[in-house]
Amino acid sequence: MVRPTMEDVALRAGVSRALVSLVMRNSPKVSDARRAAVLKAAEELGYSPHAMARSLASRTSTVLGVMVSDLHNAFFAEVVDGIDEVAREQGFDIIINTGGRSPARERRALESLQSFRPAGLILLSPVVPATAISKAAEQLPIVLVARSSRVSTVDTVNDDGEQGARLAIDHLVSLGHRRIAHLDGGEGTQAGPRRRGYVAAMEAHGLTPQVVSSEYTDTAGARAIRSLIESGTLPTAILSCNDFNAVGAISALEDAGLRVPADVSVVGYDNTSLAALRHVSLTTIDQPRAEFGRLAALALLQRVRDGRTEPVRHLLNPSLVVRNTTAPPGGLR
Amino acid sequence: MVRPTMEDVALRAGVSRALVSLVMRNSPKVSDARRAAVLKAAEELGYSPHAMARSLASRTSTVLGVMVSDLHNAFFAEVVDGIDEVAREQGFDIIINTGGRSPARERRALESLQSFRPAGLILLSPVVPATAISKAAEQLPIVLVARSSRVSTVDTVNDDGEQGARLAIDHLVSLGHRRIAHLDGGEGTQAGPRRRGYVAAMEAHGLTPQVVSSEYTDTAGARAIRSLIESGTLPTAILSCNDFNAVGAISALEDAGLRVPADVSVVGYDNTSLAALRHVSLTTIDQPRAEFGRLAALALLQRVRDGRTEPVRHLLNPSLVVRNTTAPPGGLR
DNA sequence: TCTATTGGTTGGAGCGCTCTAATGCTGTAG
DNA sequence: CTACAGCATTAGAGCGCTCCAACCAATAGA
Repeated sequence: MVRPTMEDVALRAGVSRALVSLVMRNSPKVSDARRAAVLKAAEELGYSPHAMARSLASRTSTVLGVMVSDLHNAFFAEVVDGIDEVAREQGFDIIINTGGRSPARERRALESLQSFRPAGLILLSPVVPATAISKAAEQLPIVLVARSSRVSTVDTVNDDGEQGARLAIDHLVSLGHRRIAHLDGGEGTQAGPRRRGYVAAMEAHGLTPQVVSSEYTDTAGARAIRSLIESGTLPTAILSCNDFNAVGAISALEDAGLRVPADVSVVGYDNTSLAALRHVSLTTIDQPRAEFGRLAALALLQRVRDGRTEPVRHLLNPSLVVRNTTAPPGGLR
Repeated sequence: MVRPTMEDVALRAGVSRALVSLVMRNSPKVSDARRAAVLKAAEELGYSPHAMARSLASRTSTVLGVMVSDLHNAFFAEVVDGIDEVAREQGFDIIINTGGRSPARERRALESLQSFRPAGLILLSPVVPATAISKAAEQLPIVLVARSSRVSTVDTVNDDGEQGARLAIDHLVSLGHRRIAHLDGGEGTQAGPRRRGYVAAMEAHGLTPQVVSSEYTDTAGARAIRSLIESGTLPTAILSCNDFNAVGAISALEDAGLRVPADVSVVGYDNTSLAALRHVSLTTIDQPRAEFGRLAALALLQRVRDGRTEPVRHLLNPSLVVRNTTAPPGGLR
């Protein structure tokens, strides 16, 4: 249960520790004979370099820290995939920590990640206050995904929520809908842009916006629908703030004896795996999640290796995914 | 962008580096005056200890490595929650890496985690060959979750899949069902125990098992149902290998004009968040996921701190969660 | 023949920390 | 007044590695 060190390998191969170091770092200035001997000794001993000692000595790091605010959300998994892809091909490793959507726990995760002195940090939809982020940004490069920031030392990658909402409204209007309500995400991340995009798109079509206060959960979506039905203001189409909300809305509509999409059309947002289930088959707005991750990793590496200092702001285009919850209006009146 | 060191703090507080070290480790043998001075200096400089240098010097680690085979699966998120909870209260940090369900990538993740020389490793449903695991186990303590192993240096935490299947069958039989098919998970993890439990439970009730080959996806579940309908062997109840499969089964049943649960009852397995959605409201088998994580972390810490060497095998009891996809038979003859 | 040059190799310092042993400093007993 | 605890504090070595300067052939140039 004790790991061999570089010294052990050097001894066994009959060379100096420095030479082993060169071999481990693939230096070209090592003779083939010695290289082979070192690799053989390393293999026999089951040696692999000690990343921490290495980064301590070299005062550099090949590690990118990733803070995932909510591991339960598959959205982030795809972003991590994108980060991982880029990091790996550039010779970097990633370590992940999670904040569990709690500022306190997230702060702890941030500290834990920083204690490894990574080359940089990618924060996926963090909930800690902006001051905590800008403070961390004094010590190392930081990229924010799905959260905007005006701090000039911080890069950001976001989707264009306004455009996403516009895509949804354009789709519904082109189907013939004129009364379209938005179930709003309240304080949630990105709820603002989506709401603004909805209002702007409605007005652009000469229609009256109808914003219903709701949240990013299926029960909230259902509740919003019930209140619309009770008040007799149910429109012919719904744009939900996200997919969970949309699924809740659908189930409340069905409970009320209405058919989706014959009576009411519903559009979600995020294109989660839930939306793709055939049982749900939700028309929704897709965000290029893996691309988020790739761009975030690239932005970080630009700061780390190329010494870029001006902030980068990526705003990616979402796209519409049409499935089976939207159709021309008709059933209702 | 340069982090202060212990030396800097010592200088500013007018004490030695060793004293700062003692303060940082909450040693009781420091006078209150000095402690306050050190903490003040550290605060002013924005100092926090360098975890790698610390673990290098102390030859110990307060880090637990966690390999998550699939970040997309929320199942693991809850296990991580459990690990995190125990680790934190015992003063350990966790770092996560992901294998993306690919043996090659997983092996890389394993190496990356090991290069940080963590105190131990928890592998969540790994797909690497057993030899890779036992080789790693020579270097540090390892706990396997949702994967069994006979390696004596490795601890395991699993759910009792046979018992879970039995719970489901007992429930369906008590509702009056006698023709119950199992949509099998094939090669998937834990598919074996679930299938065996199904067969055993059916036979215990004097019923004839009907195992239908399927997979852990919703499309596979739908396909299996269509084949049952075509062959005219559709039973009155279905036990799916997992929740996704069950949701696919339900949608295929509804497509065929059958009502769930009036005509056919369906039980899933895993109690994912999907099952809890009101639109789905699936009767399913719950695994104590957070408990998996807690037990895994405890097992690891026992090896790390208490020097335990005999392997531990946890087999946890699943439980039945009744929702709205099961009812007495009736609709169908 | 002597000096450069080159490519391979090595010793030693040092990264930021912990740990051990030694130090200085009270205060109390002999 | 010395002796000796007992406590707070510190110097210094060392963790596993990288990096630099030095070194050592062996070859090339003068």
